[in-house]
Amino acid sequence: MNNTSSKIDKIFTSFMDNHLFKNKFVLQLSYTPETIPHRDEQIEQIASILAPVLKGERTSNLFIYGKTGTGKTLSMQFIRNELLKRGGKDDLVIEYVNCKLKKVSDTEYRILAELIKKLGGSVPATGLPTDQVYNKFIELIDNKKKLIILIFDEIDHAVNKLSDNFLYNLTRLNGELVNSQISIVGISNNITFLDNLDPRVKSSLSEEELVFPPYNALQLRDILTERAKKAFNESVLDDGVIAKCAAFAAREHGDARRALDLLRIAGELAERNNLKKVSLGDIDLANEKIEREKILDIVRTEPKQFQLVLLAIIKLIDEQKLEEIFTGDVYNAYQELCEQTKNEVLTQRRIGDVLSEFDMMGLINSSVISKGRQGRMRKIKLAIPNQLKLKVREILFDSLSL
DNA sequence: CGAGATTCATGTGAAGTATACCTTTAGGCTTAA
DNA sequence: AAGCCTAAAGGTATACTTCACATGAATCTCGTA
Repeated sequence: MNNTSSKIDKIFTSFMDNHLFKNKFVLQLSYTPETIPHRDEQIEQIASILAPVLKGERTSNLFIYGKTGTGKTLSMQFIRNELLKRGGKDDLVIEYVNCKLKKVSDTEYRILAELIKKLGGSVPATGLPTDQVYNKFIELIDNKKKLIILIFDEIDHAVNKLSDNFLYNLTRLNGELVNSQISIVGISNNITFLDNLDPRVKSSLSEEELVFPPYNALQLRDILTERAKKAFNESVLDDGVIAKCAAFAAREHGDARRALDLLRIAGELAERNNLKKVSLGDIDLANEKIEREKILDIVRTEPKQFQLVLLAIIKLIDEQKLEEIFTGDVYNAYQELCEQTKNEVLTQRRIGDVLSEFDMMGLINSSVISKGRQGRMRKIKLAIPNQLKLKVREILFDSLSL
């Protein structure tokens, strides 16, 4: 008893003694730094586009693109704070909605409801016809002179789900407002998003457009250096640690979020192992860990049929000790597996699609080859590293209750 | 021997179907005036 | 009467099926040298 508690004591004290992190929060997503390196140009542009609100004029609608982790959201939040600071009074309203958060705001109704709530009104969670919600919304914002900027983050998600009617209504709203005026800022990481939009919406939504390019390794390094200064204690990072994080993330389309995750997880790993410093090796470990979690997560959340197909592939490759297998083999193995587990068997057509989705997700590598008289098929290789295969199998067995 | 036709096993696209999940609507019930 | 709830009705996205046609190189066919 005493022994255990002293052990635990040891763990805790050594944990407390180990001061790798000064403030881990700085590396978290929700942290908003005071400065945003290498986004000066974009921020200036946004600022000059939105500046008219300070003089009480309506601004152009703005549309922002850029891949994940290029600082779109961050810059926009930054500008929002600055504008609110200067604009002061309640005649300037800037609301931010993330359209991707499921269950909160991914339908027209919910987005409106959320906006109304933020503006101080209230609507029942369900039941009202949409046009009434519109009316309520209009009433709420139009009761006195206001300038309103609505920021829709991850707007592409919403539009896929609820037709572009919503945007059309919003862009047209200005005509119905007597006192107030609305500007819309859309943020999307899908560059092709605008193309399959109603042309009317397209033109009015993208009065101004702005692209956030991916960070390159050097810029990522600056960002990391800055954050690391606040997040870690002095000289706990080995030389080159930051550069390596940056390089890894730059390879993944310059995703700053990824870079920060890498650094944080490397730090956590080092801390857990009671190391005094974060070394280059820890970055590799962190990278593996992220990669691993990603794969396991995909596997875990995949629907049953997908899991069956994946298991069929893994079994085939293991049992036959082959590197590559072909569509037909997979389908047969899959069929057997279905019978064994009493699941219904999908058509070959569908399995073909499942396989190409696996390819997209990076679970397998496949290419279509023709073997002449032996027909045409996908040549399939498993892209899951060997050490992970067991774990993946475990998850599959578990979730298919085998 | 070689050009062109054939063939295989599946890729790929379009269109249709079943299903689950939403939103809308209408009717009925409750509540407060 | 107004407000609220609920069940049915109507809509829509998703997951799948069916049908139809496309592919591309090994193989076959057959005319020709």
